[in-house]
Amino acid sequence: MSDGTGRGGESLLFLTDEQLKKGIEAMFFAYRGFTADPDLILDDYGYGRAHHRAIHFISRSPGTTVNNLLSILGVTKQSLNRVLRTLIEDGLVESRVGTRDKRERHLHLTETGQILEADLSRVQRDRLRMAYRTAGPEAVAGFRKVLEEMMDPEMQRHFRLLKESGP
Amino acid sequence: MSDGTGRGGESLLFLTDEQLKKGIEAMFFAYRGFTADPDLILDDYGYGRAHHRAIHFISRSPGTTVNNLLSILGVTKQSLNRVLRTLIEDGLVESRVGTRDKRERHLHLTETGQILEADLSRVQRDRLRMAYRTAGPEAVAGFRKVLEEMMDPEMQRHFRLLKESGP
DNA sequence: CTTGGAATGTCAACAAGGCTGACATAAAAT
DNA sequence: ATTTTATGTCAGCCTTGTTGACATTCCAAG
Repeated sequence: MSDGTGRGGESLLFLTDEQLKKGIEAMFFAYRGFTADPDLILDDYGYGRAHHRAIHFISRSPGTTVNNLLSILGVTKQSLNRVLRTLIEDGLVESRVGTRDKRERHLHLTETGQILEADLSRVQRDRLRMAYRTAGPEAVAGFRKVLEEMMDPEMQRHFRLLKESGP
Repeated sequence: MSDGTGRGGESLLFLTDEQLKKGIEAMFFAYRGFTADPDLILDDYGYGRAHHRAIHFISRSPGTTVNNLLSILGVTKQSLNRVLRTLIEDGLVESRVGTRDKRERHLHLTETGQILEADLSRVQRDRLRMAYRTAGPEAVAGFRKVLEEMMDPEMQRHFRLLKESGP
């Protein structure tokens, strides 16, 4: 609908290397802004982005297993384990041995964990909402579309499985 | 112009927390895809993303000073220095003492450095071009607009100073 | 039933690349 | 002449990635 074989496709052929480089730089600078606000909060707790990512995806999929989290985060289980251990020790995450399969650990945020998650999420959503509001709704749709196309296929799969609006 | 008090602003008020979270996750997954291809090349050289960033911005602003690079990259001079030292030792970057101000070092890519830069840039531009093409030109405009709004103001300033199309 | 392999998670050790702090040098600015 | 600025270096720390070794659990084949 927005991109037939007409004007759209053709004008894209005129993308210069420098325009693409500006896109690359936009991603770089924007990602810094994107993480800046949560980083401030995390510092207070002695945590880093790895903790934030774990907390975020546990919050989004309560009861998820370590293995599932691994495939989403794309790190080694040893890396994830270190982060999870501190979160569990600090009482932010609870690890329940699976009932059906006792090898699995199902991860949940504790109440304390939910509070931190809410704080982190709020500042990050605020930044995004502000950017969305200034850019306008059509820009938002384009933003999402390009980002989705930039993902590796396996990440696209994970991404699409996350819920957008209540079930 | 695109976002008065009309339709645009109002529809944005309906953004749910979950829609915003999907935006957050899109940034996370997309950034992984964004860096994946250069990371493969960098591995062959024993380099990391820090090297890539230095190479990229030296290439974009030949003759830039260490201090200018620091403010763009947002790291400490010790961190940057470690990376620059290896790049200079390996003959990818040349550091020329300033003529007007001899305290400054002006950084340039050597021919070897330009070859690596070209390789890194090509795969990253290819990924972006593919995403742009699939998403369509209007999506691209929105993508760029939202990213720009997501940056911290100082980064916006740096971003806008980078050339988009020949001078 | 037992044994062996696969899946899952933990512990240990190492490397990259952030960080701070202290300090040296040289040039520029006052 | 003194201070400030730009840069570089050394030492040491932390986070977060990595690999290797190992324990536990499940399941399936003999």
